[in-house]
Amino acid sequence: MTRCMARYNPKDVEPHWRKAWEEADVFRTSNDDDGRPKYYMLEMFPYPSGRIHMGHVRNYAMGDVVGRYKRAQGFAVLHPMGWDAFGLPAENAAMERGVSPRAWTYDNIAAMREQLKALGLSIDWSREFATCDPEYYGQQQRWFLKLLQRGLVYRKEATVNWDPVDMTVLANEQVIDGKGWRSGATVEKRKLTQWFLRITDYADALLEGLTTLDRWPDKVRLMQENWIGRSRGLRLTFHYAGAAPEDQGEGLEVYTTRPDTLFGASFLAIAPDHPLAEQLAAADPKVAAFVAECRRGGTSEAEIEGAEKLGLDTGIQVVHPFDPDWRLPVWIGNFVLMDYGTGAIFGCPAHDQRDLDFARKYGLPVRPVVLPADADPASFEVGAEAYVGPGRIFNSGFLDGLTVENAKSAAIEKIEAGAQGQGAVVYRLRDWGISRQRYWGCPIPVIHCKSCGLVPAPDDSLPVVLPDDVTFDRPGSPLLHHPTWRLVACPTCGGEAERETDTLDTFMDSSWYFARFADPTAEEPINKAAADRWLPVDQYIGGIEHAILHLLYARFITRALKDEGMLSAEEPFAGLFTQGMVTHETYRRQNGDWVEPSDVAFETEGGVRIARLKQTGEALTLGDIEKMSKSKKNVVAPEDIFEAYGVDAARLFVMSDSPPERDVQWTTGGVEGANRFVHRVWAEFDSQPEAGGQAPDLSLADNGQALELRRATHKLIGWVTDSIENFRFNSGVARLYEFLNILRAAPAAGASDAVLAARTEALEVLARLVAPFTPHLAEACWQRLGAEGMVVNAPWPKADPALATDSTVVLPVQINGKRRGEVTVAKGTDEAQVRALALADSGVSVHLAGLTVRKVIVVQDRIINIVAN
RNA sequence: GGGGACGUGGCGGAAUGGUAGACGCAGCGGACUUAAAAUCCGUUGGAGUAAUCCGUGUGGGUUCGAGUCCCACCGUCCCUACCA
Repeated sequence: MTRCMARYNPKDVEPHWRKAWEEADVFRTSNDDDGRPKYYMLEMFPYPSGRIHMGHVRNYAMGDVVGRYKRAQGFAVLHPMGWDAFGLPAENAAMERGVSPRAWTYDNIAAMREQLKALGLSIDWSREFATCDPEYYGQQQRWFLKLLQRGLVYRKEATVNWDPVDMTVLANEQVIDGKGWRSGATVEKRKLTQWFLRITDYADALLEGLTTLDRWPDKVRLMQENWIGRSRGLRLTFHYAGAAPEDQGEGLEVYTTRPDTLFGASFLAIAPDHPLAEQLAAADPKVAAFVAECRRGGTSEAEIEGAEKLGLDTGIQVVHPFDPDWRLPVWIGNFVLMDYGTGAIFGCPAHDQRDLDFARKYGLPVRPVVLPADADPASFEVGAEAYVGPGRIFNSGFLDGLTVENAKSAAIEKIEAGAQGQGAVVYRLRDWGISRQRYWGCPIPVIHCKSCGLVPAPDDSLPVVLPDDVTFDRPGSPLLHHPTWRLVACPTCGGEAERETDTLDTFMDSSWYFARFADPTAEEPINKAAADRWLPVDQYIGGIEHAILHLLYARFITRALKDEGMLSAEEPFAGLFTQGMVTHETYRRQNGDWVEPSDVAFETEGGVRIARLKQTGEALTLGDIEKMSKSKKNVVAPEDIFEAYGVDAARLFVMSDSPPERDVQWTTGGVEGANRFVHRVWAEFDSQPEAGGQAPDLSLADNGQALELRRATHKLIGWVTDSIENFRFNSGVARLYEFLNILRAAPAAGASDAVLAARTEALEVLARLVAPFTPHLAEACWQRLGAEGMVVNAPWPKADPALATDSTVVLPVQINGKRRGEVTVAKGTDEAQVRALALADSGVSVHLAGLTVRKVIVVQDRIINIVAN
């Protein structure tokens, strides 16, 4: 009997199944080994800004597809969720609206938790935590002190990037184009005592580790490699000619990767903040003025103003290492960086563009020493462009005639023999500055005592908890302003002492959360047995914007904690996928104001789409397709979409329209298409006569339409499986759509028993294949079939190879590469037969009239190409 | 300046070196409706009545065969940047 068709209503169905999953507690994951292989599925945890956006929907939908699929494949899946909850926005809210950062953050978490739960994600919510929970950051303080003990943490006075608006120090990575990554304010240089982590100790390990990450995008590995920036070269000292400046040693140490060009040297340059420059500045107002000018430009303006090179001749001269009579001037150059290499360089203008620009500006000699293969040594000159290519060394004494590579080795050997320097490896990577002069972060658990110095907070005093009674009425850290918080007795001598008021960079919080998820209530930071069961994360998903910062820091901390014996994994993330953004078309009024999508009405005139303002009918300009942002007013709120179409349609659309690594453009038409699919799928299940859980008699369905449907069903299994395995969700969804069309062409109404049997099988497979994408719909369909239990617990379907492969193939027949006909043959038909059939084909013979067949290429089960003229 | 990715219908995009344009959107025609929406059916790269021809940024090359591989160029986007 057929039930009456009822339109699928996600508003009833979706909450019902979410409740059913929750009541059955299906997503709770045990740490006990139950014999199933483990799979750790993790998406980058969200910052609790207050509400989820479409980017979250896409990110978590992807993870959920993989998680549910792996579950069905028989894996024990760990799929947790938490909150990256420290950070500036909470303090900004406190300043702007007078709310407490804590209350603001936890309110946001509560709101976003509800929204994420509405997505129907297969999350084990019992493991949830926020990084601002004292239970979490107290454990972070615990391992921080272990790293301090190991010497991985240190303090130093450093020139730091100071954000004058946010009143905080920024890491190099947080300075973008000389601006603070959050405030956008021009960053200044300041000297402060800061806390650092010795990430550079791990530079080589982090570099080598990249080669083991074969399930990471090449792009991300390359970005990290460049960021670490290992280079091999030579450190050498140029001795001062005449009296050495006081306290500056025998000479100036420089670093170079081009020791082969030493004979092309025409000057040395030191950074404006080089000790020698500072000493000279103290004695000479002219130098002081120049140094001040360089500093004013800072790291920021240099680029904007086209990197104008500035220099000042100090009057000091040094001796060339290969020629005691050769003197080189020492300049101060604004383009020399104190924190790379030694803060001093030798300039070889002929073979370095930057040195050439400098030499041309200040009239310094340009002396070529590398000769391109086809150049004449007598006439070769360097004009406006430095020659940086390969060649033979000339004008260079003992290096003459050598290749660039051989000359490098020879020069290093000679310098080392003369004890003037040695070969060296230098990294671009700097140590990680981790202290922030902020309130809403993890307090650094250290006490400053006048007599004992730095004293770690005793273990039984952890966590060092942030005080709640703070004020934000002045710039700077509220912890510093707090009347009592920082006043403590020294744990060692009992005298008066003060707490450290700096807090940790929030990237510290996100550098180990994946390990804490293994056992979020453990008494120690990481339950080693649990972490060893789950780590590494098998599949990590997040935005490409974290390619360097977060992913490098997490790799570093994982190694540091491993060396501390706290876990066994060397790398935290075995597989990484970086998904694209969600974009939307933009709309502008004639006066340039942006208009929200919900205020736009569309019509078509002569096939051209026209946008109008709903209220007034004013014609709007269609703008670019851009990342959803409030400023462009092109944001679509997930909750509005859930309300209009249901969660499944929204999930399905973000998975369907573009490859997951690329941006997806949100369109109303697109989500409506996904919505149509949802309803059509339900209609197919709803129109199928109830089988009462009886297995279909598939022996009936061995020919005709029924067999075709069965073949399509079994092929579909393979396609959808591959699409999920290979992160090609859009193709998988397209196959599901295609299959629905086939199913609709064999409707239940008036169907034979054979077709009905094939349909029952098809529906039973379909419910399981759509389950990762549209889990609520899948449960409703599963129940409608009368199948046992919930589809969330059903195993992934297996394809019958006999049905998934065709017994016959249609072979196109080409003549000179153009398709002229086709022949249908049994799979595996041999070449001679295929050839005969092809040549006999009427469509083919017409085109062969008047031509001589020169060659017939037969690719078995694929194609025939006849070469004729 | 350095590094990377990409370029296919009106749009998003499919295509192990083997029938280019799957699937979806938009469009067009029709059914249902008093009407609209929704739904359903059909159609849809371009030119041509048709046979057929032309088509994957441009120009070469390899191959029986190229969207796919190689070389050069044009264009777009992203990352990074005075790194010695």
